[in-house]
Amino acid sequence: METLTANLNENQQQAALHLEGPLLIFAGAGTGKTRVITHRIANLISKGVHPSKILAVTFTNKAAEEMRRRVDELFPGRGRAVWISTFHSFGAQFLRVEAKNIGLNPEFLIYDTSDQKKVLTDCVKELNLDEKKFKPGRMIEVISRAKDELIDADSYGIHALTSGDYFRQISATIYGLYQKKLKIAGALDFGDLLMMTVMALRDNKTLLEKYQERFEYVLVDEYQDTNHAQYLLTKYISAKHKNICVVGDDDQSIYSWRGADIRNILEFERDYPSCKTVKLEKNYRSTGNILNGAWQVIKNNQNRVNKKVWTENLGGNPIKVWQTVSETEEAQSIASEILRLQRENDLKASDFAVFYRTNAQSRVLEDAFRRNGIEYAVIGSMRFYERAEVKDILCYLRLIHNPNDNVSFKRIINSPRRGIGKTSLEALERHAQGKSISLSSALNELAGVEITSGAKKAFAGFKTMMDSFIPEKAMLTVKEIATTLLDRTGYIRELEAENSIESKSKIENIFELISAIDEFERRSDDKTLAGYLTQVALVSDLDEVGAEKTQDRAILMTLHLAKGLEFKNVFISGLEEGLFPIGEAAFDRDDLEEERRLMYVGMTRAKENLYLSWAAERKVFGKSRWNMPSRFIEEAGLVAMPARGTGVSRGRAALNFDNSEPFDGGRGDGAVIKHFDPDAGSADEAYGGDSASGFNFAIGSRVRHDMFGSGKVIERSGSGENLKLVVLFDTGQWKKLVVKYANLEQIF
DNA sequence: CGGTAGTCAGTTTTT
DNA sequence: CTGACTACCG
Repeated sequence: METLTANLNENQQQAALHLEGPLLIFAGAGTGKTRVITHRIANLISKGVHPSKILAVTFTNKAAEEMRRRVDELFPGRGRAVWISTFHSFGAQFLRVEAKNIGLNPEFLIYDTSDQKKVLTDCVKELNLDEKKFKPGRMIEVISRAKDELIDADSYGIHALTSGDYFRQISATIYGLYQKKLKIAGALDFGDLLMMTVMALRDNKTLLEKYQERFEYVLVDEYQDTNHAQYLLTKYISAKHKNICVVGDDDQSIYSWRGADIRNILEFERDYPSCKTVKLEKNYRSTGNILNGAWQVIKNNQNRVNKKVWTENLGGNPIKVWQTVSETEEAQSIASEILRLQRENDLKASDFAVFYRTNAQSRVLEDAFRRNGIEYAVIGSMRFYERAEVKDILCYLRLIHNPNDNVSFKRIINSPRRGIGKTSLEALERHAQGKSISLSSALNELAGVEITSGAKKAFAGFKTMMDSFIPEKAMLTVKEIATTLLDRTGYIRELEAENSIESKSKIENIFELISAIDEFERRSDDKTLAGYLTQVALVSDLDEVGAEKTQDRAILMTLHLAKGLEFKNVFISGLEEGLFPIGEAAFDRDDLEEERRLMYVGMTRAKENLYLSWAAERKVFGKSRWNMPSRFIEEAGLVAMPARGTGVSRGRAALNFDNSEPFDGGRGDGAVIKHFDPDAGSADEAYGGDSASGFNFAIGSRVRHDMFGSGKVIERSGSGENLKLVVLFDTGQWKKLVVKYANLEQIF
């Protein structure tokens, strides 16, 4: 096997050659993780392990596909036999196959977040609860986190009862009703896919042994992002052979808000005392300057395993920091720089990526890219499958597959219009609810529903149309079903009649969906309708990166989506306190550390050039907000503030800071801006009105200073004697001033 | 029942 | 500022 691993470095070899027993691989950014994993799998196969005995789980389809492709490259034809999938699709396949053994309808559908929201809104309405207090988004959080911890509705109820907490008790009621509704609809949500799988393995010894027997080798990618359910899933399956290999990087753990538990990786060695630990630290991606900047940032985290990524590729271009007046100018500078680099270096648009903290930031960037004629693709904003017309067609397919799917039923019952309005639908719903049956089933009992005869006729017509698919669906391909339903429903005809720009684009999207179905039928093993619907529910927009659609387009995406990717040139935008690190994250150590890891992830995506930019003024909900540069800039050892009197408010072009040149940090002007000190006071003191001190320099108010002139308060910290203000003077200079000494005068 | 005008809340991050 | 949702009128 020497040949297989010959081109791996020493640590990579150690990892790839360790086959038996628990193995923990700390894989730093850009250290050739996938290479190691695929070589290790290839190595197992070459040692005679049958590919089907290997299970590899990842978080994204993209990662799974990449892994399969590369195993196949090393061992042509064998990659297919290795079970490589995402956690969720493993769960889905497991539950589909084992449904009958665990009392589950094998034809279940998977409800995505928007479906969940609809069900939860119904639950809250039905229970007559305060819709402000029990918002669907919030309830999704509560229920999803519970499922991550394997707490089903019943046990959640028991916990809630003993806790005496009102919110939890009501949540328990909602959780219970939500599960009842999912059951009637024959649907599972993302959380169920994992929870039910783990519970089935936990409670059914025969089943557990079957899977333990089947998978002699288990491999988990991105282990730092596993939640409790995922942790148990891989632990259970590997418990017999103990050949569990986990790969991850605690410095890249950025999904705690989704239930990920960084302790899973930090405590792996305690979990498996006999494990071997390998650290991959040699980076093959980025320049020394980029890595150094990233290191300067991440080393500020306390809660991390000691390790340091390094490279032989010393030097390289310095990291550039840009201060801009506004988010518009920030976006324009990024676009201009891309054009400049393209002119000078023969680069493709796809050599560039712009990251941001929140999706809302993409808009200004898109405008700038359009203005400058740069082809771009926004990843993850509005997913293709979430578009109204696409979702409509999918809901028809879902309803054909599973008539009890109430969410789909309600979505399409009047789309295209059939003259069925709110009143009629509500009457049908009341009937269905009273008998605990689905809406489709209620259509069989229309006699008992109090609606107009016109509505009855419309419902009956809908039922006839949907029933016509029952005998056909087994004989038709998914694509045939889809085109047939387009015809029978008149969906396209209605759009054609509308003949607007929007309706035309909707038609295009529907045709794109049809070709996606076509593609599915050509590529997938499971070509059934159920297979298609499962696949659609579990794909993400991220899977498109690198696909044809994004060929030669600059990529715009959130920092979270950037993990695992690499680009020649990376821009991280919106590096402002309050935006990144976001909101209140600065006041909680764990939250701040996660933001810092996000910064680290973003920075380490860059191969050659890294740009950090921030805007002094940014519009939020149409209102201006003045921000300070993110602390991460300073932490990276870069110049946070240019302060040569050239002001942010003068409307000058962006100031470029290429940190290769020594720079005095602006200290000569005395305008050193320190980031807001979280220890100086609570958030309330920092932002709120200041009644106790007797001063009233609210954020946004105007003040005059003897020397600097007039300006605007943009930041507060401390209180009483220690009240400090950051003032943006009309000259463009920034000052942090202690109110006690500064002798400020308030002006109106 | 369906369209439109007006109100209102929302920005973390998503498999 | 936008989009999503609600309340009225045709």
